[in-house]
Amino acid sequence: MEKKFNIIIADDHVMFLDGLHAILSELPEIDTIHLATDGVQVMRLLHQFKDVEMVISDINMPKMDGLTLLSEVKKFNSNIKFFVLSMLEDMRTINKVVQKEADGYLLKFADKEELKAAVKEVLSGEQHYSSTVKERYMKGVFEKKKNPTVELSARETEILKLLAEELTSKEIAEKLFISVNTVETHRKNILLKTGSKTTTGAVKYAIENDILD
Amino acid sequence: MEKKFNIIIADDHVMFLDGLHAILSELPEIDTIHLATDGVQVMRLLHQFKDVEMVISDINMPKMDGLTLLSEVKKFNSNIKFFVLSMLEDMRTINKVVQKEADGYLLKFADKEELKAAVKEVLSGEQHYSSTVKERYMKGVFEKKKNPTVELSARETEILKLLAEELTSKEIAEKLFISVNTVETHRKNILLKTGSKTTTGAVKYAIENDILD
DNA sequence: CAAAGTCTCACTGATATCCGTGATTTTTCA
DNA sequence: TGAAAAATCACGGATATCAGTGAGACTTTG
Repeated sequence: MEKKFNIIIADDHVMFLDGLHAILSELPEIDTIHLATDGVQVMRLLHQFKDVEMVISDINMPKMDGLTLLSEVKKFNSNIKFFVLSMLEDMRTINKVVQKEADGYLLKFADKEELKAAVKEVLSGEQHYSSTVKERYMKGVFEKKKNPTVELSARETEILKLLAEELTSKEIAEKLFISVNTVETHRKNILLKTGSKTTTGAVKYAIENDILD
Repeated sequence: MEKKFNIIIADDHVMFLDGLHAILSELPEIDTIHLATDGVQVMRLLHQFKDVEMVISDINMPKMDGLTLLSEVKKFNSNIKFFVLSMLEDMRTINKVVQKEADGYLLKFADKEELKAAVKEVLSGEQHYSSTVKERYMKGVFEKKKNPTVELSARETEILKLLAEELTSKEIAEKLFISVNTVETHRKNILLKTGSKTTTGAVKYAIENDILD
């Protein structure tokens, strides 16, 4: 007799969750499926049901998002498999998921057969990343060597956020109790690092890279 | 014997589509369910199967998006029910869906029971909009009277796009063969209409409202 | 047709941004 | 603990932005 697994699935779109439930119920290797609509619920379920071996989760969720949840779950018990199921396929997200060592990452564009196969693989101890994700990641690793990884410092990010709220250098200086000159210096560095000519460009960069709230 | 309906469901996330299929299969009033992953496919199916009475569709789809599809379907045969199922709940989208007279609009946050109830309602000839959508729409109608509907003109939009690309007024003037003064006037009007103090704010507005490409 | 809206242009002045360049002091972390 | 990174500050000058005001030409639409 084959071992049967207990899992948790999480997604804030209840409808998607229901659909996922229906699909995964067809898998004979799965026993109990717990449902959650946010990360906090997942953690609660993990504490309650010690026999859960796998979490399948979305990234965009209220209360505790999927990436934070991934860290929390691995901290709680690193043997628990974590499978990410998301619509996000941007470099930033992919990098984070890989770095945090998720056991799998499938985009929601995949069909149910691919999902079932992937889940089975992960349950058996292997990893499963969708081909799109793998390609992007490799491309990212490759391109990172040319692009000296534009990383803004904490202070720069803070100032960029205020700039996005239409504050002037003077206003920012007053708000942060620093000199206008300092703010201007930070601005210059922000433009340099983001490769923009204007504040507008830097803010666009911030939005596209999810730096703002 | 009750009449049974044939429907088409469309969503580019195949996994979601499969889940939806599973859920709707539980409804006794539904006969055949055709699947599609973009608007073009839906139109093809409609031409092929003349007995389809309802289309349930997402908004974000490749090739032909849900809103265009809604118009196309109603043009093809206005008796066909069109039910929108989307994650989008911003004012802009809601307004468009209502204006194009969809028969229903449910957010993906709804659960399967709500979905089944809504689909039944629409099949019986009624409308079904989720309460969130209804509230937002009413709020929009209400607020529109204060805010004289911020609509940018074609020229303003064109200039805003160039501003987002970090062009200066002078550069824009040269590109469009008009005076710098004119560009400046447009900028002022853009700031006025978008309610921003800076170009940065206007560009943020543009991004949030999907005005840019 | 007339009103409304859009697109065009001009001028002034206050203020903000961007560029270049250089320097000191904390903080971080290997 | 010592080098690297980050945060702080300064000054000058060229240029751009924003605000206010006014106005003529063209297009759309009730």
